[in-house]
Amino acid sequence: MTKPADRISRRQVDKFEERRRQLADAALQTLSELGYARTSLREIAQNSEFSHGVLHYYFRDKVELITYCVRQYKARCVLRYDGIVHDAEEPDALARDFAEGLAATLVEDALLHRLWYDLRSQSLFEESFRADVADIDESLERMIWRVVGRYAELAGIEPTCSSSMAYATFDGLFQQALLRHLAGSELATDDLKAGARHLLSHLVCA
Amino acid sequence: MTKPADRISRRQVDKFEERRRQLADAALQTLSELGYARTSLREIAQNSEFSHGVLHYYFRDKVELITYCVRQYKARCVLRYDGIVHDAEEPDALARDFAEGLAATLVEDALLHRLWYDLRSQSLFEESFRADVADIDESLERMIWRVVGRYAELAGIEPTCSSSMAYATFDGLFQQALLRHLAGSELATDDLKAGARHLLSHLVCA
DNA sequence: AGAAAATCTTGACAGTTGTCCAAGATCCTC
DNA sequence: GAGGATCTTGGACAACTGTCAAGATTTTCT
Repeated sequence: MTKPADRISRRQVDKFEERRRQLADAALQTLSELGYARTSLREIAQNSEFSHGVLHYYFRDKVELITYCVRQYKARCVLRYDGIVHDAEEPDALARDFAEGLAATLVEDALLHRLWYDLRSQSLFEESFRADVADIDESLERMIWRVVGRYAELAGIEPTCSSSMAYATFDGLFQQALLRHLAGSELATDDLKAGARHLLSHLVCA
Repeated sequence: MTKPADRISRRQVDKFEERRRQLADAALQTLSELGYARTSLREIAQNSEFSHGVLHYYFRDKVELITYCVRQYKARCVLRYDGIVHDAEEPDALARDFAEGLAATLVEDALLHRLWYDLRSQSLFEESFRADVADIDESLERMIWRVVGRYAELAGIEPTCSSSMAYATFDGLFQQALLRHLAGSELATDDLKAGARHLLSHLVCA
C-alpha cells in the first residue's frame, strides 16, 4: 500500500542504515583492539571492506561515528545482560547463575569490556560522548538493580542499599576482575564469582 | 669525604633528576587536563618553561616520560591516602574520617583521579604502562586494607572479605562518585560518604 | 538501454605528531 | 676570562591524522 516513492526512500534509508551499522561494526572491532587513543579512520576502514573515504559519506565526522558506535555497543550490552537476569525460583540459584553470567562475559567479551572502560574514561575528557556513556551506565545500573530486586524478592527481604551503590560495587568488582583477567590471572573469574555472590548476600541484601 | 668527581657527578645527577621531576610535573598537569589521548609533547612543553626539544634530552621517548609521570603520580597517591588512615579509637570515628577523606580528595583532586582512571584504561592497551599501573593499584589496595583492618580491629571483629574485594568495591564506589561529581552532581560527595560507611559496616566487616 | 541517482575510490590538503639534530646559550672549572 | 662540559633552542623530518572533493563505478528507475 505504500507509494513507490515511499518504498524507494525506505529501502534507501534501510540500506543506508545497514551500511552505517556495518561500518560501525568495523569501528567497534578496531576500537576494541587498539583502544580509543590509537584508532584512526584509516585503520577502521582497513577492518572493513571499504576505503577510508566512505566513512565521511556515512558519518559527518569522527565524533559522529564513534558516538554511533557507542550506541551500538549499548544495544549489545543490554542484549547480553538481559540473558543473565533469569526467572529462578531460588535466591541461591539466581546468585549462582548471575555470578556465572558475569564470569562468562568477562572472558568472552573481555575486549569489548576493555573498550567500555576506555570510552567511559574518554567521556570524562570529551564532552561529546558524555551523554551516551551516561545513558549506558544508567541502563547497566538498572540491569544490576533488576537482579538485586529479584534476589531480594526471592529471599523475602529488602535491599539494604541504593541502586547506584549496588551498581558501583558490582562494577568495581567486575572492572578489577577484568584487569586481572587481561593481565593473565587465572583466579580472576573465580574471584569474580565468589565476590559477586558475597556482595549479593552481604551487602545489597543484609 | 667524597672526591671532587663524585661531588660533581652527584650534583649533576641531582639536577638532572630535579629537572625530570619538573618536566614530569608539567606533563602530569597537561595529562590531567587533556587526558592521555589528547596530550602531545609540545603541549606538555608549553605547560613548562622549556621548549619541546628538551623533553628528549631528559627522556628517551614519550613512553618513558609518561611512565615516569605515572610513578610520580603514585608517590602523590600514597602520600595523599596515608593522611586518611588515622589512629582513631572508635570504629565509628574511623569510618567517619575515612569517608570524609574520600569525599575531600574526590573534590580536591578530581582531575588527578580522572587521569588515574584514564591511565589505568590505557594500561590495558599499552603494555608499557601495565607494570607501573598494577603497582599503584596494589598500593591502593593495601591502603584500603589498612583502613578495613583497623576498623575491624577497633570493632573487635574480623573482615569478612578479601583484600582485593574490599579494594574493588571501594574503588567502584569512588569511580562512580567521580563520574557523577564531574558531571556536576551535587549529591556525589554525600552519596560517597554514605556508601563508604555502609560498605565498611555491612560488607567487609559483617 | 540509457539517464539519473547512489555509492565508492583515490588522491590531495593542511595540520599535528614523535623524533632527531645542529647550532647556540649557559654554566662550571681551571 | 678561556675552554669545555652541560643544557637548551628552534627547526627539519617523515609519518600520520581528519577532512574533503572530483571522478569512477555501481545501482536504480523509466
